[in-house]
Amino acid sequence: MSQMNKVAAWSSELNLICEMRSALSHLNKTEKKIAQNILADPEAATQKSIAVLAKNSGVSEPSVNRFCKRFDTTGFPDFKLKLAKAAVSGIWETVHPIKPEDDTGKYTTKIINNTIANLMAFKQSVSYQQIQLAVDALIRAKRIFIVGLGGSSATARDAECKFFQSGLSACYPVDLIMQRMVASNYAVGDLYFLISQTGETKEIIEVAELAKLNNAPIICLAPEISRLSRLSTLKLQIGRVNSLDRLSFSSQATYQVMLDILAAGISVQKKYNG
Amino acid sequence: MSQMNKVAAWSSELNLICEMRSALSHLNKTEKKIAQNILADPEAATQKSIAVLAKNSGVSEPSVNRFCKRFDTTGFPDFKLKLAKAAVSGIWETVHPIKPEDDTGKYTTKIINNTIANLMAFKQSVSYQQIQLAVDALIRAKRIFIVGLGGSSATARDAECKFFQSGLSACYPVDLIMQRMVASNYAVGDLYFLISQTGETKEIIEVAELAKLNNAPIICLAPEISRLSRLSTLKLQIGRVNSLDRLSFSSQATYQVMLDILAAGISVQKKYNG
DNA sequence: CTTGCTTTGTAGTAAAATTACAAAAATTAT
DNA sequence: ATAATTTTTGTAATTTTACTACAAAGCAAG
Repeated sequence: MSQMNKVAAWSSELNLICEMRSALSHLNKTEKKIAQNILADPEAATQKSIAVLAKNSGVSEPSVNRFCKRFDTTGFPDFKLKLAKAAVSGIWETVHPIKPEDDTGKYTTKIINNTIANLMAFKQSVSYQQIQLAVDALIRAKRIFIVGLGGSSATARDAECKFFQSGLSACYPVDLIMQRMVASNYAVGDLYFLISQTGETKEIIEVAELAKLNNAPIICLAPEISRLSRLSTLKLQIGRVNSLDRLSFSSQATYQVMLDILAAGISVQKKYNG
Repeated sequence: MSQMNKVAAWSSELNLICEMRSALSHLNKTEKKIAQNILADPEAATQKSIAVLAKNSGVSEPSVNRFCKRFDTTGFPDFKLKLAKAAVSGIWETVHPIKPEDDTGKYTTKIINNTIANLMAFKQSVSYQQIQLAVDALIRAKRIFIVGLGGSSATARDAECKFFQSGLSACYPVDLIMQRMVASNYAVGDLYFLISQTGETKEIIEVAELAKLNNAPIICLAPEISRLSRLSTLKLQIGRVNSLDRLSFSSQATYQVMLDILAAGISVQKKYNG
């Protein structure tokens, strides 16, 4: 009975698998056996009956049942359900690499799935506060200058369109010289919006440094740990993709979605205020 | 038995709730009752036993059991498990419109969910054959000219980068006059890749018509029912978004993903051949 | 209207999970 | 150290839940 309450206290809405992990050290022999068996392959555990799970763990069926109840569930079936939910996110984390022998159907579904996986990860990691601050800053700005190079040039152009459609004064100077000029000639009310997938490209760092000289506000759309991020006043972080394989661009879609979010935020805010 | 196979064909790896939605119109009376009952509150359905679900739907227990098996599950418990997984994310909920009173967290998650929903719909509707044909044509082409206007200009630039990275000779002429020049001066081996979210923009239709005069091959990335689509030799169709609300751009990400797929296809094909 | 086919439900069966209880292990007090 | 008490674990019975076989009802074609 005492144990029951003890473990129940850890229970949160979040993730059953995490709960089990953190509880692991506080469990006794039999419970630990069960927990380890489940954690070894949670996905597989959701397919098993209480009988086989008990047998695999080397314990009796009621022990498994009691174990389940300690984790804030009504019983074994409910436990399996919650376990399945928790395991879902894990499935998505795995990014499927594209192989030369993949046929059309294979690489097509892989790319779509990877993109979805990235978006789900993004959904969990995104900071609403940073978005709010960025939206405020964008609305407040008199002029917005957007810079993105190479692969990010399309994203920069996209930002220009979207911000403009939301009624802001946004400009994306296409050539490097213009970009430097813009960065050097800061006026009060200007805002720099810099986009980079690596956050390390020499030319965009230069732009950031030029802007920084005038203490200009800089919003960056870049990986958390990067030079560009350090130079910026407001950071919209997007996790770097695990595999920097040439074949997988799927993180770029996440950048675009971030722009969609900002544009939506701008529109919402404007409607609310005006 | 025949019905069994019919529905099984729609089944995909992903979201059971989406599957049920799309299958809805093809189901008979009893099946529809069950489906609607579950879809009304999928989360709640995962907590019910087969008995109460049958009673709530006004059908017998074996009908529910049969229903489950038609969706590529081993039975009711397995069905509930998959349902729980699908319900986790809230992705399935059709397209959430963004409202002015939404706070940062609300519109952020809505946009991400909408994008994911679009991608899932895209995954089901996409034609591998068309992709295969497009990849072949792109590789075969000596020069690729990309055109996209307005909101699609960013997508066009993106296509240019991605095709170029895959080792193709791709060019995106930025201004309208250049675009017309390029369309008029067709040479054997040229390919036009035209992008439009509406498929009805006057200027891009003009480009398509100019190219058509020379019987040039035209690949379009546009909605199925559109003038641009009719003018093209190869159509990569992407469903138009339901709500053409200014606040929701989420379909554009799907265009980008299509480009990712083509780029992957090109790389895969090249490695395989060379 | 009847024959053959499909769909749905009833009743019985099998399986799975839960409970009650007893045995074993561990802990504490004497 | 050992008896008493508490906690933990397993066995067996019970209950719940899901599944299967079969029959009745509904439907379509002849």
